[in-house]
Amino acid sequence: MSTSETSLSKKIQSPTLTKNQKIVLDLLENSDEPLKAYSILASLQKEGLKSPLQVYRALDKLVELGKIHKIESKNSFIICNNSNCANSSNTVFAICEKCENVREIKNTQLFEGVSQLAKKHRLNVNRYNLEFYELCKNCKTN
Amino acid sequence: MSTSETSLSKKIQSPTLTKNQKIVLDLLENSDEPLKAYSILASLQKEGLKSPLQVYRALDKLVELGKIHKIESKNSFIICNNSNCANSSNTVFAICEKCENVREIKNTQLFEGVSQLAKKHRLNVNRYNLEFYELCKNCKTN
DNA sequence: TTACATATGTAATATTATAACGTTACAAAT
DNA sequence: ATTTGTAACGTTATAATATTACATATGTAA
Repeated sequence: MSTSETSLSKKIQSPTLTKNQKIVLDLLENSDEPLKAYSILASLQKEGLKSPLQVYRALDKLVELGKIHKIESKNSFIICNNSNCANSSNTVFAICEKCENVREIKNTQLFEGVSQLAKKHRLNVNRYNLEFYELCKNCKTN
Repeated sequence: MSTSETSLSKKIQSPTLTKNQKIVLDLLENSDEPLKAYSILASLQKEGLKSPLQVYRALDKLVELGKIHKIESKNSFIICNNSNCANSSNTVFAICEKCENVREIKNTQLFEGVSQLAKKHRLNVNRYNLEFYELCKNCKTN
């Protein structure tokens, strides 16, 4: 099982990442918040990254592969923790209006719900990006 | 009727716009597409605008009043054609992936539907921004 | 081995947005 | 009528985000 699954997912979505792509992905994987391109650059200068373009190119590719997402309203990038993304490329985020905390929502029913709403209203949608603005748990209690 | 309505809406949402706010709003009202801050600046230099900040300040205020919206994924601003916006400040757009055409969706049921979905999944949402990516009519036929 | 696509490195530059400062206009409170 | 507060103004400078352009390298398929 694990063998076939691995090879399958490799064929479909992951043409083995290059060095730059890997170190950028790695940084995002180990971050608990979205990161900005230039902050990624600063963090990875010790790994050899020298120019914004190297970062942007890696980010573009990773977005294309569905491994990360761009939070449009924040010019930031976040690791994808939703295994569905490579397929649907829909995204749903909850963003705290106070502390700017971002979390990706990965509730399949919610995803479906939005898609169905679109269909119901005769919108022929390829993909969507939904940003919910909330007051997060922490900020609510404090 | 018209008197009371006018004064009411003034009180609630519209503390009479300033000159800069008016000319920026006016430009957006007469544009059939979203405009970028620096293109607004260029267009309004003949009206006396000289610096980016003048434009950004007017845009910020107009967004705050719900008279225009920012299309986050395009760093652009578009006139609001949804009378509900001043109240809910939710936004739904359909963006063409090919020609970048943007249209605001103002279907109340769709708005409600998204809010209900959020509630249903125990999200406590103040407002949201939903961007649908589609292939618009024109691009579909061509 | 050629040919092709994809990724690289580097420098320069374009685009988008904000900080910092002092000033002006106006309304509300004393 | 003055004071006081707040919102907007104008201007300069600069920060932050993103892309163009060009030459080189690398992997892979014909």
